[in-house]
Amino acid sequence: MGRSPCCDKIGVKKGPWTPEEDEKLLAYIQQYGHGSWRALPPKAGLQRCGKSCRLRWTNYLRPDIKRGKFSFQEEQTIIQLHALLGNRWSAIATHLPKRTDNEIKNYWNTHLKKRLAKMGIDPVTHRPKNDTLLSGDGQSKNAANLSHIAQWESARLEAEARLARQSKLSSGAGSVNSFQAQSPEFASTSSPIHKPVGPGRCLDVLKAWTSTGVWGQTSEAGAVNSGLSMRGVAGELESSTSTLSSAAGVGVRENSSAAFAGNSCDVDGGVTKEEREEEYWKYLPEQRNGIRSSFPFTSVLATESIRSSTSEHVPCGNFVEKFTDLLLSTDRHLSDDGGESDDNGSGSGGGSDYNEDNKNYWNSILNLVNSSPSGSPIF
DNA sequence: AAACTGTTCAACCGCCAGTGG
DNA sequence: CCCACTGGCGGTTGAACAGTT
Repeated sequence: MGRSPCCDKIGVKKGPWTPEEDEKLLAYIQQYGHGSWRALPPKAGLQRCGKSCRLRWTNYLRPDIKRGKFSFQEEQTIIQLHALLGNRWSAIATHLPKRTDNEIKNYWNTHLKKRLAKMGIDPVTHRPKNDTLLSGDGQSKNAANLSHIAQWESARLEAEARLARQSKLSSGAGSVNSFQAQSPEFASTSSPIHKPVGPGRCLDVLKAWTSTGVWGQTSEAGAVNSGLSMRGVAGELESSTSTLSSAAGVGVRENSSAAFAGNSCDVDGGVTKEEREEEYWKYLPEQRNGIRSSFPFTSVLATESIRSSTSEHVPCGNFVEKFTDLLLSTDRHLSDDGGESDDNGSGSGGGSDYNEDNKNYWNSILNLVNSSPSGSPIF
């Protein structure tokens, strides 16, 4: 077959970018937009292939990129989303405004994956490593099935996002902030000069599940029942990742938009990151002990999913509700087993053993990970 | 101070899906 | 329907840097 390479290799520079090259690329895109990446390098006076330019722009030069250390909140979000989506970095990145998929991928590979592995948690399945011995065939199948469903769902959401972007594009004017935040290509094509991105907004898988009403649910916000329209997802969602990552652990319900609106998530609601991490340490021993016993996640949840999915081939509302509930529950988890937080126990019709058990699993992971800085005695 | 080892992260590569002629 | 092209994605690499011996 022999696909033509993205660029003729002769005369094309590779390797690290120089400041001069950066400047050229930046200046060109700011003035003209990137247009066709393939056609860009000669126009911009660069001896690079278009692919390299695109990568440099999306991973480094874009003005809305946040660099530096990942916050506590971001770590939590990555871990949770990775548990749900796997190595789908671009999908994960849409939930972390200002972070690139490449950066998230690197961070996962160099930090989070190792941390989980050292704690005896399989970073692929997010299950305790010896759990495979404990679980019977049924559980394994259920886990696989659940994973499949999660993939299906995330793919669906991505498709919706694409449709929404297209419709936004075609409809022309209007605020594009929410899409700029998550879609650099959109931002840069829609306007040569990058507009400042507003408060962090992004798609939220969990809220989408609960709010679109696609699965026959009542909208969390009350009135959203837009079917597959992205308005039900992006348009209505003000607070994005908040529900995923809000204050997991210390019972501090955060202002969700605050968690990602600014460049720093270190201080939320007057509680510093250090304070939160300190709180985590208090719970570590019992969480560590409980981690193996509290793993009914796949068995209960996946059984439910199988029952509901076999008939329609998609997860039904009941499954989604529980799955969503499970993940949403991470912001109040310690109140259940730690008892130290002043959890208001709001919403989510909790109280069932099912919910308790599932929370325990996720809480265990998050507690262990987040309460284990590199200097931790665990290591 | 030098050699060695481990870690980080920017950049590359190959593959795939979408799109338009 | 086919094919060529493009953009995007995830996995991998390797240079630079940091830490240790």
